[in-house]
Order: sequence, then C-alpha cells, then structure tokens
Amino acid sequence: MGVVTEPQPSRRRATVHDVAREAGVSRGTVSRVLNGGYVSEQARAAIEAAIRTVGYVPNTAARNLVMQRSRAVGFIVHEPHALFLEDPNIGAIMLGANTVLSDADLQMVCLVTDSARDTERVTRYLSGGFVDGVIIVSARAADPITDAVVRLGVPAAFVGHPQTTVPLPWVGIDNFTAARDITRQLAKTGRKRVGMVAAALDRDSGADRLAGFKEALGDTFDPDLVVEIPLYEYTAGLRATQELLERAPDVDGIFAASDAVAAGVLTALRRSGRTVPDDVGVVGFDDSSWAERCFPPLSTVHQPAAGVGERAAQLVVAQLAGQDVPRDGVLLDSPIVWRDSA
Amino acid sequence: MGVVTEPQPSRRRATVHDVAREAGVSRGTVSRVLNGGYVSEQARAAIEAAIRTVGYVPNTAARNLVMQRSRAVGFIVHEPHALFLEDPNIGAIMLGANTVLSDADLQMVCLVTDSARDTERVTRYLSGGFVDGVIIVSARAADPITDAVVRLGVPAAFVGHPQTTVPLPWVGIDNFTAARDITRQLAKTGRKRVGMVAAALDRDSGADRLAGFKEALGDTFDPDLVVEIPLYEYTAGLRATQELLERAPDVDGIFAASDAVAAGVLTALRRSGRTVPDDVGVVGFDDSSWAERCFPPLSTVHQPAAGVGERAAQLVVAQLAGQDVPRDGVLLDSPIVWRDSA
DNA sequence: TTGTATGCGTTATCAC
DNA sequence: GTGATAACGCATACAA
Repeated sequence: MGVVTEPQPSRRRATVHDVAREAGVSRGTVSRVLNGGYVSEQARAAIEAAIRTVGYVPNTAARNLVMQRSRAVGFIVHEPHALFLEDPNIGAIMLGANTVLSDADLQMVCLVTDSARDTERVTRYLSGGFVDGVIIVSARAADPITDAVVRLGVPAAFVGHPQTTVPLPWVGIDNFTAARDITRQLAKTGRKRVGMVAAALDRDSGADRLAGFKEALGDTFDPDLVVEIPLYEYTAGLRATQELLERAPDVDGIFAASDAVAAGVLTALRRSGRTVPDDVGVVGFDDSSWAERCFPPLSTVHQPAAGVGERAAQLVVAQLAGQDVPRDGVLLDSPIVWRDSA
Repeated sequence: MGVVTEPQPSRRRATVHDVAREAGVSRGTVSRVLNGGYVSEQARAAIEAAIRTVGYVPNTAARNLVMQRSRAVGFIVHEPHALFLEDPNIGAIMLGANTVLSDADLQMVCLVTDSARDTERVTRYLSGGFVDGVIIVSARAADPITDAVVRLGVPAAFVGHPQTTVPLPWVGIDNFTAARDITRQLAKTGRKRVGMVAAALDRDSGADRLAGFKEALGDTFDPDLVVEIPLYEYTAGLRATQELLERAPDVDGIFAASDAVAAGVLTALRRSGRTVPDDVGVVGFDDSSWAERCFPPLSTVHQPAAGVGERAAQLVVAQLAGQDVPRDGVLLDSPIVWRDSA
C-alpha cells in the first residue's frame, strides 16, 4: 500500500558558515546582507547566489536566541473543545488579530488548550520566550496561563474581561447595555411576558447579559421566566426552552443568550407548534453568520468579533513597540441587527 | 483613562547559570536535574529550591537550538479568511489534531495564512526549524508552503489531497463516492429532475463531488441543472439556486456541495414559495453542527472532521518517531445522515 | 567595506 | 556524582 518515506535524507541544513564558504567571504558579511548593512554590490551578488546554491534558510531558534525575541505572538484559546467549535466568534477574532499581526510582520501562533496537560505545556512555552506577546481569549478565574502572563510580565491583551484583580489591558463589548437594549426593543414589539434563556453565568459575558435583561424589564421582571444553562449551546437552549414553555406557556418573547442558543429556542418553539415572531418573538446575541440563515432570520446583537481581534492585536503590538497602553478595558460598539424573528 | 503599564520591568530572566550559582553547583548539574540524570538527593533539593527562588524557566530558543528540535507541530491553514470562517470542519480538524499531538506532548501551533506576506513568513518559519513537523489543511496547486515542505523534507501530513505530483501522506474522505451515494438516495425519493449547486471546482473536494453527482445520475444527468459557484458559501448558494430555479422551474431535487451552500438553497427555495422536502428535496455535505438546526434539518454527508485531524496528527507523530508512513492517501468513512430535508 | 571574536542559554561529552 | 567545556547557528561590536 503505497511507497514509504525513505529513512530521512538527513541532509544537514545549510548554515551561514556554508554560505560564507561558498561565496568566499566571512560569516559576518553574510549576516550583513541578511539583516541589512553596508556590503559591496559584488559581495552581495556572490552571497545571494551562494544562498540559492546551498539552499540556505536561517535558523529560527538561533536567531531568536541571539535576538532575544521571536517575532511571534501567541493567540491562546482556553476553552473546552465543544465550546470552541460552538462559538462562531473565535474564528473571526483570530482572523482579525492575524490581520494586524501580519501587518506588523509578526507571526500569530494559535495555541489551543483544553486539558491540564495542554495548559501546562503552553505555560512552559510562554515562559521560555517562545512568543514575544500574547492574546488571550476567554481566560477564566484563577487561570494558570493568566497567572503566568502576569508573573512574567509578557505583553498581553485579553479578549473579554480577565477575572483577576490585576489590572490588564483587555477589549470586549458592553454585554450589559447591549442585552438591556435588545430586551427593551423586544418588549416594545408588544410582548407582555418575556423570558430569557441565560447561559454561561460563570463568565462576565453571560452574567452581564442576564443583568442587562433584568434591567430592561425592571418591575415586570419575573424570575420564573429565566432558565439557566451552563454553556452557549444549541441543545441546551432547546431543552431550556421546553422547560420554559412548560413553566410558563404564555411567554410571548424570549431573549436567548447567544445565537446558537436562539437556534435551539426556535426549534423548541416550532416543535411546540408556536410560530415566530407571531406567537413568540425571539432575539439572540452574536450576529454569527448563521443568524441570518435561521428561519426566521434572527434579530440579534452584532458582535464586532474581527474588530475585537484587531484591537487586541494592536494592544500587544503597541506594547512590543515599547508604548504604554491603558491597563483596563476598551469597549467596542455592538449594534442591534433587527431581522424577522421579533 | 486607566493606569498605564510601567516602562517594562526589564528584569532579566533567570538562567541555568543563576540557578547554579544560587545552589552552589555547576550548570551541568542543574541541567541534569532538569533533564533527568544521576544527581545526589542533596544537590537536587538545593537546585530545586534555587529554581524557585530565582524564578527560573528554561529558554525555548536555546533548548531548541542545541536539541535541534522544537517539539512543536505546525497546523497550517492556507485559506482565504472568508472560507476559514465558513468552513465548520476546520475547527474540528484542528481540535482532533490537537488531541493526539497533546498526547504525544507536542505543542500544536496553528498558523493561518491568507496574504502572500503571511505565506512568505510561514515558509520562513518552517524552514528555520520552528516546528518539527506540519499538518497542512487545504493546500492548493503550486502552493509555496507545500513546495517548502517537500523541499525541506519536513515530516508532514496533508488534509485533503495535495495538488502535487510528489507522493505525500494525506488523509481525507472519498468525496466522489459519498456524493454519488447521497445523490442516488436523493433520486430514490422519487425525484425526476435533480440539480446541483456545485462549488470550489478548483479543489479536489469540489470537483469530486460534482463527478460523483454525475455518476449517480448517469443518463439522466442534465448539465443545465448544475450551477457552479467559486466557494462553499451561503450567499453564493442562495443566488445560484435562484438562477437554477429560473433556468429550470421544475427541479424537484438539489444536491448542495456543502451545508453552508445548502442553507442558501433552503432560503432561496423558501423565498420562491416552494416547500422542502415536499416540492423539492435538498441534501448537503459536511454534517456541520448547523445541519440539524436548519429548517428542515438537513440530510447530508457526515464528515469525520475530528477523525481526519487525529489521523493526520498520528501520521506526523509516527514520522517524528522515525517510522515510515505510506506516502499516499488514507480515506475515512463518511456516512450519510438522513434527516428531513429530503 | 569586511573579517574576527564574543555571547545568547542549553545540552552533552568528557575528565575528575 | 560532579564540574569544566565544547558545540548549536546567528548577530554584532570592534578591529582592520
């Protein structure tokens, strides 16, 4: 079944030394054409030719060692795998970050950690100067990675509010206000009994969205109309809605803590024979790419995910350039996108 | 607004030298307790204490340099950003790969390249021994990264068939057979005029799915019933369906090249007043998490994305262990998942 | 303009 | 068991 790899060419990689020998110059001169410096046209030509013939490529480790920097920035996603897949924002955040990092000629290396072993290894990497800076997505309370970053003083930016007492630069959105506003708008469509499927209350995003919901409803808030689930997740959202419907068959509006949850809400509603938005109005949160593909298309809060990634990256790029950055949060706009589900 | 970072602690990181001095031993002994070797209990205790007090962490670059390896494996996604976000499989593949890499105590570093600049930088990294091996997702024809990998002899595994003449290990699914089978099943639901929204014909996956579709239909295949779009994408799928409907209002079955495309098909069908699956049967490809959240839930081909990632990772782990691996493709099962859209 | 020498932080090979 | 010492591949200050 197929050819097999021959036992390693084991052809030693060419070094500066080889190039120098081939070109008949010293290693210093070679290094100079590589990094820019005074060098005669003649020597340059000879060296560039030599580089091609010996197939030279600079060694990252050696360069990092002497330069004391790696020109790489870590993008750390510390999430259980399931959630990583579920969350449509992470990809966009990552791409946004990569855009500005790339412009600064910095290599983004994405490290995803699920197990404790992963975390331990990533922490080791961070400490060892593997990266010059780091962007951390969804750090949790008492996160060992966060601790390491703070302890080592690695230039960093967090996406979402880091749950720590240490002042750290972070970027996110105002979940509270956005949740409050979209709930109000939902209520204004004439709903009398509006409930919520709240999720991820152990994170600031989840907790703030619930708080915003309460704020919007004020006196009319009824704790019986909110059911909580642990993660932003479709299936849990579906189940929660079934429970909500049982508890209060007269709900006519539902705020789902995320679009994925909202999709579950829609399915549950459809199965119960209710129509959206006529019988029940539904709003979500995220404005993921699937929001407009739901049926009916979801009214939701737009998360500027790419923008968040870009901003976070800018924050570490600035620190790498020696600039001071505010060690607190920067909030990006999260406008409401009104479609057909409410 | 907020505190600012103090101008760099600039506290030099502790080295083995510092530890040795603190513990009153030589650097060799320190290295020995770090990497396992004969060392007296007494010395070990002193050194471990010293490590804590000076806050020593090993330097990755230095270690990589002397060890001639990095214990890191690159996961390279070479895609336009839009597609990266659209493709629900990439995340799962990545997580699958990370699982087995993590078990082998290898750090997965994910490099995403969109611009030419990205590509150039990643190529540099690869060449420089930044990683010991590499997993490449969706390499294209004449891909500079693929070229570099082949030229350098870096242990690698491809996800999907690399478009090159060089024999390389890869893992994927049999798009042709899967497409053929699900098309047959769609036809068997009594459809007389079945069309296809074909996508990404410049890749093996897209081309093979179209070929399978043709094969299934045999004599009844009508080229007028297939419309092509460049990428696996919702909006393009929607437009394409509108065109198809105009061209052939009597279609009663549609094979969408992916779930995202299928979502577009569903929307177009709904807008045209047709019901699914009564008027038109629809099938997709991928079995992404949103397939079951469509309305109606999508009949589709299940892609074992996590499995693909795992297998690819195993392939490079094996090579890193000095084992020979077949330099051809390994195909994973991609069963049909029948739901309600056809 | 170019060559030489030194150091970056580790590991590994020796004697001791 | 332990301590010197030589690589590893590169950049750079300094001498030429």
